[in-house]
Amino acid sequence: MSVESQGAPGRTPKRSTLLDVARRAGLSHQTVSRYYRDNGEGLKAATKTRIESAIAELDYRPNLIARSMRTRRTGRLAIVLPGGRALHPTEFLNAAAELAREEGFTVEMVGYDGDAAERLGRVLELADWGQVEGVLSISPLDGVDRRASSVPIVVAPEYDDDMRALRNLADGDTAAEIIEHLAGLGHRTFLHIAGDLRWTSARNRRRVYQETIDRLGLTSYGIVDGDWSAQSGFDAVMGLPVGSGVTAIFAASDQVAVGVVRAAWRRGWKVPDDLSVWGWDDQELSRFAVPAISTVTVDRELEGRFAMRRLVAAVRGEPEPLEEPSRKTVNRLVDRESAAPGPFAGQPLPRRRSAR
Amino acid sequence: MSVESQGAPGRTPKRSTLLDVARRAGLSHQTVSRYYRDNGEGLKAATKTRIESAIAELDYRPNLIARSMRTRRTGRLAIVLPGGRALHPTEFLNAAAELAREEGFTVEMVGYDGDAAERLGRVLELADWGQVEGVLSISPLDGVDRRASSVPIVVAPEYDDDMRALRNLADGDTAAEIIEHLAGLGHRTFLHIAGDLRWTSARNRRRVYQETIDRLGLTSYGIVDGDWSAQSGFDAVMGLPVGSGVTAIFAASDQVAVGVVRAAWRRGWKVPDDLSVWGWDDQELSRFAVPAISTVTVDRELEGRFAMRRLVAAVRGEPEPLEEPSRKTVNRLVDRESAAPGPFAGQPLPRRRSAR
DNA sequence: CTGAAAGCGCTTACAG
DNA sequence: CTGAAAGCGCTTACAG
Repeated sequence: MSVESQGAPGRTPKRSTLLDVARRAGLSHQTVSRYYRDNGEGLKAATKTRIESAIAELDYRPNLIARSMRTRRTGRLAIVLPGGRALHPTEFLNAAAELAREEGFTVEMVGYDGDAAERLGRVLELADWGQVEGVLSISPLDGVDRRASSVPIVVAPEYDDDMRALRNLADGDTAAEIIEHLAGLGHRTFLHIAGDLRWTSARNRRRVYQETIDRLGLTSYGIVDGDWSAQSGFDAVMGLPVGSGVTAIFAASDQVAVGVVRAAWRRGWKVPDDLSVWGWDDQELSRFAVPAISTVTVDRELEGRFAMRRLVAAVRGEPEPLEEPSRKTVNRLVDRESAAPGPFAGQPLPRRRSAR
Repeated sequence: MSVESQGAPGRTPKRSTLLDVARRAGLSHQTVSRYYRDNGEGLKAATKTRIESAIAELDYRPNLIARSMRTRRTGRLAIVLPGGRALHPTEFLNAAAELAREEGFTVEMVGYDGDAAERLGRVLELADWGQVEGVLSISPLDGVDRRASSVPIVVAPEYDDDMRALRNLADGDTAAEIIEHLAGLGHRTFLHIAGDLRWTSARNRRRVYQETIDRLGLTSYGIVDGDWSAQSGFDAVMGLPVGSGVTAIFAASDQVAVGVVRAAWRRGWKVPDDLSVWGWDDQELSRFAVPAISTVTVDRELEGRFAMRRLVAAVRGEPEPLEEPSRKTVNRLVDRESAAPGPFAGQPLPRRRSAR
């Protein structure tokens, strides 16, 4: 703890420079610079060797700040973190950071506190100050005119309305699948507990829920706006009048579903016997809850990589990348224990309008 | 979507420099630089005004890269993200990033993949390349000789053995409190399902569990090493022989506790009637699970701020900061529904050795 | 395949 | 209170 003079007394005080390496190798510093640029490609083998040993002897590492200054590229991207009740973004973040690294970028984190305007201000500031070459937001960026920014801003699909053509449609498909499945099981009267509507995914699931109800001639007792929390699921069910007729609930997330299950228990309703519940996310708790929550698996890692891939492409001026090949496997219904046949099991649907 | 020529055709292509501002204000660029350094303090009011309007007219913002190059300070700190089954670090991260920002630092994120050695390598690389002035790790950094690094490395308490004097002791106290409480309820035979032992907090809870069992003359049926997952809790209980005598389980986390509850249900044991379970973390699911999990609340935001505060102090060469004043409120037992009186309720403990 | 020159945008002594 | 000079460590044309 207090023994100090073990190794060098504080490490070499001064770092070597490119010029030091050049001198030691008996070359000009440009040649060494070139070594880094082309990874030793166009150099004579002997030159390359000399440079490499000089680097090793001096324990040299390029000063990236100086490089940035000269190239006017920072190689840095910013990620705007979500605040509030975020859907555990760890896997997403790790995957995004990893892809960035693979592509030679470094990732900066911007914490989110305060309101949308404040957050926006900070993002644009980062971009304007020449700190970062692009921004990936894992928060809704309401009202941000992304074209007004000097660098590309990509908003993760969960939060982005412009992504309707990609992920959001996929989301929608899955929401429709859930209702269809539940209807096939014999349920006719539904309730949807939505997520925080600032999230695109919440708006989407809500919209598709209603569309599917209409399309299949089912009944929606209603839609309760929530915030992804178990509390919101709990409150929604506690507030359900006796005789509402609801036999199936589509919860916007597993977290919400857990709240639903507890409220049902409190009201003496058995899940799934009296009430079927479907969640979304496939959190680990879904498998171990009693009853285990029927849900939707999502691949957050894939999402993270893809979001970052879009940003990298934008920064490089490349065309928007296609979705990952395995995209279709991202959202998948997982039927566990919280959904069971409903009162109209075995009977045909009231009407089934062909999907357009 | 395709209407483009709304504002400027692509924004001003070239950013103004300090020199531009100086020229426009009719001053030398040093004076403008000074304006930024002292925030206009030592300047004539007229000069200051001239500078300020020039800045406004030119929409000037200092180039932070150039500044870093000159000052040899980057103002950047790195956070090493946890991989695997992390304990939802969002609040922690946001709080840490926020404190860093308040202190004038910017925060870089390093994704974690691969093993400890790889991760370590990347951290040291970041530091050595002069990219960051300090590193905060939210992962265990096994085997890292932090003194060998050219910049301060702080490991979040959850993962840091050197923090024994601070958080870990608090952790220990809380673990002891749980066992004492359960013993007071009439339990005598316990099982502990530990977290991933790479985490200091897992090792600590484990150690204090055993110490407390011994001190109070209780019986530990055993300790099962886990990984913070519900699965590990589930497996531990499924593997428990009939007649083990265990009536209370101390799970390393709520997640583990959920797995325990499900396994108990599968084996036909009622929680808490046949088996008491105590978790740790106070995740939202703890309140809404059936039964609600008795647990320990932790303040991850406070932890995040404190960890970053330690790093900032280290970077500035200031003494290690004291813990937050409200530290005592960080860990608090929350008794919910998963623990109930045991077979020896009302009877005195076998022996109670005075705590030293 | 390698070297001499210029400069990225700023700050820090040093004068006055 | 303000200005002229030097330089942080690198890369990018431009020669040879």
